Amino acid sequence: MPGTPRERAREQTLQDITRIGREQLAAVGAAALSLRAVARDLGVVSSAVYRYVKSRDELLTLLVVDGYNELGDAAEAAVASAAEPREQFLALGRAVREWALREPARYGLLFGSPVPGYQAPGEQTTTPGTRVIYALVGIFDNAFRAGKLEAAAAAPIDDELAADLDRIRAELGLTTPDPLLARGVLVWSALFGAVNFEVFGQYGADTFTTPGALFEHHLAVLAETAGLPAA
Amino acid sequence: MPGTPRERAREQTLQDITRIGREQLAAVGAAALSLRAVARDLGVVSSAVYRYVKSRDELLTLLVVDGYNELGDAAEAAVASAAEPREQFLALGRAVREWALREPARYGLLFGSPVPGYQAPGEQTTTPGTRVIYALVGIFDNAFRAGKLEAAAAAPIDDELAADLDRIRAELGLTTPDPLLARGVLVWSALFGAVNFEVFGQYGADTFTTPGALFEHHLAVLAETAGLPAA
DNA sequence: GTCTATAAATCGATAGAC
DNA sequence: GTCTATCGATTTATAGAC
Repeated sequence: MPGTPRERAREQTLQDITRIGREQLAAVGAAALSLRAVARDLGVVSSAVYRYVKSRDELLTLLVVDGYNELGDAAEAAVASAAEPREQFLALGRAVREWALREPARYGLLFGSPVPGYQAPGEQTTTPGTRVIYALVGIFDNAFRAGKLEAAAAAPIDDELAADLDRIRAELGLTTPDPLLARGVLVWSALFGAVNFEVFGQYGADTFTTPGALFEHHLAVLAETAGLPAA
Repeated sequence: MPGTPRERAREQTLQDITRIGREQLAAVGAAALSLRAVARDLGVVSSAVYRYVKSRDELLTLLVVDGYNELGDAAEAAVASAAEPREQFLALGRAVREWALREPARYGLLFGSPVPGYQAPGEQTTTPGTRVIYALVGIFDNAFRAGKLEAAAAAPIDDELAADLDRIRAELGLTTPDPLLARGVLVWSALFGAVNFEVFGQYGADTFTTPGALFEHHLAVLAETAGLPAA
């Protein structure tokens, strides 16, 4: 606990504001998030909150960063919990799904429709926002270096796509060749597609009685798609 | 144009309300949708709109049904535009993406985070909401009957998942066996996952300079996953 | 079916006293 | 850093005249 008592008190209040913001988010949604309501729940008059948070948008940014970091923690812990690449991928997928089901409102803030009128400030949200995809390509790249990533069947890769992939590979210091890297991106979006459908209720109310079993199937196929078939 | 002049006028006004609702949706989002604002744009006082639409939720339902139907039209037209199953799948995928990019707000209403406090009435939204997935499994089932769907490599299918798949197969009158049917569901959610990422801006601002090329790659891999490899 | 008028709320953001 | 007070706006939904 560093800092002066004053700083600690301020930090505590900011955490309270974030916690109440999460509750608001779950109750009324991102678009209806209101600093006044936060102030009410905090037991304080509305103008007092402006000493901590400049605007409604800044509160949203607080919640976005908070959510990305909690999800990033869960994803990285999942990867660390397994030794083999395929198991790491499965663990990451399960961790993402479990967090999303536990925190549907926060998940929706991160991966659902954009909040109208809100533009996330890249300086603050980009780094936490990339943790899951970095963890994912990390699994694939380590597997490739270890000779454990199966070569991908050829799917056409346009020249402009190849150029993008080259840049990404250089920026992240990767070694994975184009076909596998492109498949990694697909698997990434497909993983979140499956989670979206479940969290946002796209499957009918009782189409799948055990959505977890469906998800496990999907994960197994996606692992294969990424180049990590079952042993 | 059936009906009395009075009924036609009423129908016209309802269409105007829907159109203005779409504009509102794009401008302020589903959560901030307001009957008053619709009335203003319609050039009428707020209470007058209540003669046409009972509540804000009913306006939302109007927009949901409207969106599902427009997307369903596009998907079905795409399928009808091609003869071979693989081409039908590619056309459907492109049609979904193009509609989503053209109508991001309406797409978000259908496939993004749920609107807080709004529960879609199943009686009105279920049928239009199933048109895309019905078109998709229709492609796969016709291909299977024609002997054009390649057998899927085995991914474990849990007993409870198998029971769900049996029920779905019976309800829709399908013949596709479990492994291919399960992969069809994955491909469905993966397709929308890829579209979500692009429409909702999950790829960084300039990570992929030609997102269309990335999407084409994804479609090709997904076709293969579904059992429709390139010739 | 459209109008006026109204009730009872909500909100963001700020100025200025203490 | 919290308070009072305020500006200027928003909304849903209804009652009742025409």
